Amino acid sequence: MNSPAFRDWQSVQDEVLRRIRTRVWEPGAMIPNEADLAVEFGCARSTVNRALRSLAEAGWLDRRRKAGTRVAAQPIAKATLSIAVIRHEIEERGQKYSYQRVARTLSVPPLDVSAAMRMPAETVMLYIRALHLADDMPYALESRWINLQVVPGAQDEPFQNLSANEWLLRHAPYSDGEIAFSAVNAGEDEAELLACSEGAALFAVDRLTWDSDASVTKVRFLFAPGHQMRTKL
Amino acid sequence: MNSPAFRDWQSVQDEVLRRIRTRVWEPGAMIPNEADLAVEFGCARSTVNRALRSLAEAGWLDRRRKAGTRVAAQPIAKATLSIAVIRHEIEERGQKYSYQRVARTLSVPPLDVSAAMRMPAETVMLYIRALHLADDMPYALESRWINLQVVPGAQDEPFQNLSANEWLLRHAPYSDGEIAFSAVNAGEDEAELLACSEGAALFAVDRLTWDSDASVTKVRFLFAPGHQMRTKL
DNA sequence: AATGTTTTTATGTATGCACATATAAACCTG
DNA sequence: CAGGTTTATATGTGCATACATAAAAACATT
Repeated sequence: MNSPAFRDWQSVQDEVLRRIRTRVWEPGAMIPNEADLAVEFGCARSTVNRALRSLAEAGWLDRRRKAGTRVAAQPIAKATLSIAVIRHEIEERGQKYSYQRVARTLSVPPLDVSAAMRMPAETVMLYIRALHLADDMPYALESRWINLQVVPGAQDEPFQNLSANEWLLRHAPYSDGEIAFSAVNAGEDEAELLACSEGAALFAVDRLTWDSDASVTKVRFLFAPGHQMRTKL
Repeated sequence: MNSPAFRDWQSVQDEVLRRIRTRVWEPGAMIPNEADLAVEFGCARSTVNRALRSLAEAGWLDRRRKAGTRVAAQPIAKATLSIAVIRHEIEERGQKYSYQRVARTLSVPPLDVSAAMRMPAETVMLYIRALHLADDMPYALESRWINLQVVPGAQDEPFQNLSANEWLLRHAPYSDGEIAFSAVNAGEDEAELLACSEGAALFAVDRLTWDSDASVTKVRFLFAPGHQMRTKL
């Protein structure tokens, strides 16, 4: 039946994936246990384990102790987007990157911002607005609130030539966070900065980052019309 | 120094992550090799390997044979979006799901569609347009082209009560594909179907799926205004 | 100094074994 | 038969060992 012999976990993975795709093993169906597969493939159980674990992480399989392994009823529910630093994103496409600070103020953020960052309403924060350009065309508009209680050093930074994005990467503690994607209509000033018409549909990325309990920064990137985020499935 | 002793790979991972976050190991810096860490943590090298490999997959570390392991200079934030079947997405939020077919025709798709699907321009395909509703409010508009040469069975399906989305999951071969996210302004008919104003910014998800060389289906989901896709970072 | 060759080394992975753990299924027990 | 307890089992993980492999570093050669 299986002459080729599967010596490494990747070839096992390929074979299992082939069986799933061709429906030798149907959606929702159980597949043989690791020990049996190891015998069939002529390799160690740990090799099969590696292959199946990897497929489970990718969403092709559902695994539970004792219950066994089954083909996911609903395949690939996972799209992994890599959110790069905008400068890299642009440079990788062979375009010239440039940066332009639009505003820098110390002020009290709107209520929804301070609430999202879980800070008292009257807290003064640093607000930075800047434009990222690709080949001198507006690419993305960054609007950011920085919590000076967490990153006091930011107060001394002009962010004139270096984006807050990159400065924070280097100086703020690494942290977890949330990210949200949505679509919004361009407001008057946004339209002007991004050189598009008012009301144009813009792709928006909102990021909120935390250092343990304290919110570090809240940022919104508005991308110029037509922007796409793509990924292999 | 390290009394706790790290016995399992998750605790090793936690400790390494802690050192990255607190900048004991700075962005871009090399970290000790697996063997040394194994000694320090009092565990086997394979355990350290498991932890570091996992962190590398998550984007925190860059690893290269012989060169060693370094902290990612720029942690590529990998946002893993789970693209669920829309019905599940709605039901999970405790809302009532309903489905409404808007159109079903056999016709020749626009040139950009047949081109993207790599099919001859004159190929007749099945076009389905349908509305997904949450608590009877428009939630998403699905517009889909189905390649009947790959899934001939679709021709006999009315898609009156069962969405093409779910039918294809059950009947089309599993496959790879691409997914793209963008923002578009609502057109006249789209606005009417989604009960929003014309020109409103809509979140768009375009998916193109393949079975080896043949394109199975191309679909665009337009979500009602305000829709967000969120994920932990 | 430019080029090609060898060595060294850190990660990558396969294996056999042991034990941990979740949990489905079988077995009570009232 | 409902409810609780035990058992069996598939996955999950750790470890020691061995070897594979990529690529940096050292070395040799022209």
